[in-house]
Amino acid sequence: MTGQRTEANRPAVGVEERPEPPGLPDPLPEPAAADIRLETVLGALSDPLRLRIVRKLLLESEEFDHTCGWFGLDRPKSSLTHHFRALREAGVTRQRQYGLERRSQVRVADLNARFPGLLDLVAAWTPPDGD
Amino acid sequence: MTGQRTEANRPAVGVEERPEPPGLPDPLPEPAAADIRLETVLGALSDPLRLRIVRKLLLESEEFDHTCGWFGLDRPKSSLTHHFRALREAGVTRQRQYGLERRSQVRVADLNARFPGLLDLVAAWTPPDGD
DNA sequence: TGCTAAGTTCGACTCCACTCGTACAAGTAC
DNA sequence: GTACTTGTACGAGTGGAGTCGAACTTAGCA
Repeated sequence: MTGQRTEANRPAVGVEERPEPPGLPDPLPEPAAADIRLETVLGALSDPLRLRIVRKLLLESEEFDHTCGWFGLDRPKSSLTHHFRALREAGVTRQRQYGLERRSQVRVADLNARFPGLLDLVAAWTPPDGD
Repeated sequence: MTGQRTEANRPAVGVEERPEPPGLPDPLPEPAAADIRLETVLGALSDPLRLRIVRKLLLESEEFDHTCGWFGLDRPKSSLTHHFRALREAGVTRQRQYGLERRSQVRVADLNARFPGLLDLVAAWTPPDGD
């Protein structure tokens, strides 16, 4: 199943309509690229767990988005929902609903345009204790 | 008065001894450059007031450090102490005691070495409502 | 029809950051 | 000495963020 419009994947608020490959579900609500605030992004990235999420997406995702479970994070689902939403609402990631799964990807183009170099810092980051 | 060692300006913990112009008071306790953590720095910079402080230091300081009052921040002194300490303990700024005054400067070299491009983002930042 | 899996929502809890007033310490100037 | 100034220390109040369990929703499948 793809693309039908439900309450869960309604069009994102404030997102410019952009041509996309057909069949993709609409992104979940997210700030428009111009509305992404540096202080909000820095706050979202100041959490080690979220920093790890974004870094893993940058380094290991093969040009497609990934589900919550792909990250192998040892936390309850309600905690993961909280962090993935924080990243999305800050404008760091984009989430799409594929059936039951909610897949995430980093908004690389938007972030590089507004804050050049920031994602490089995240990619070069090393967690406090191993990976 | 300069340079005599009191409780208030004891040598910084974990700071490598580095040749400096004589007569400078020792820096207040701060993390060594190698111990500066990205997530801590991002957390320190996620506050608009602190972002404003660092940005003003980057853009308007004429190659010397500045006192608390130079920033013209309309907050009680105890609040400013809190924020300047947060910046220093995160490794973003260095503070030195000159008599009564405590002057701050950005650790430009250390931050550019560890997180290249980060200070450029801060300098390019624009506050939510005017300057 | 019913089961299972992915993820949300809600409420509760804890903890920390921000804010500020007040009191205090330390130089500086008279 | 006294007064003034810069800034800290401490404590309290407030709000928000992180954590989690439990109940719920939805899609896919047998």
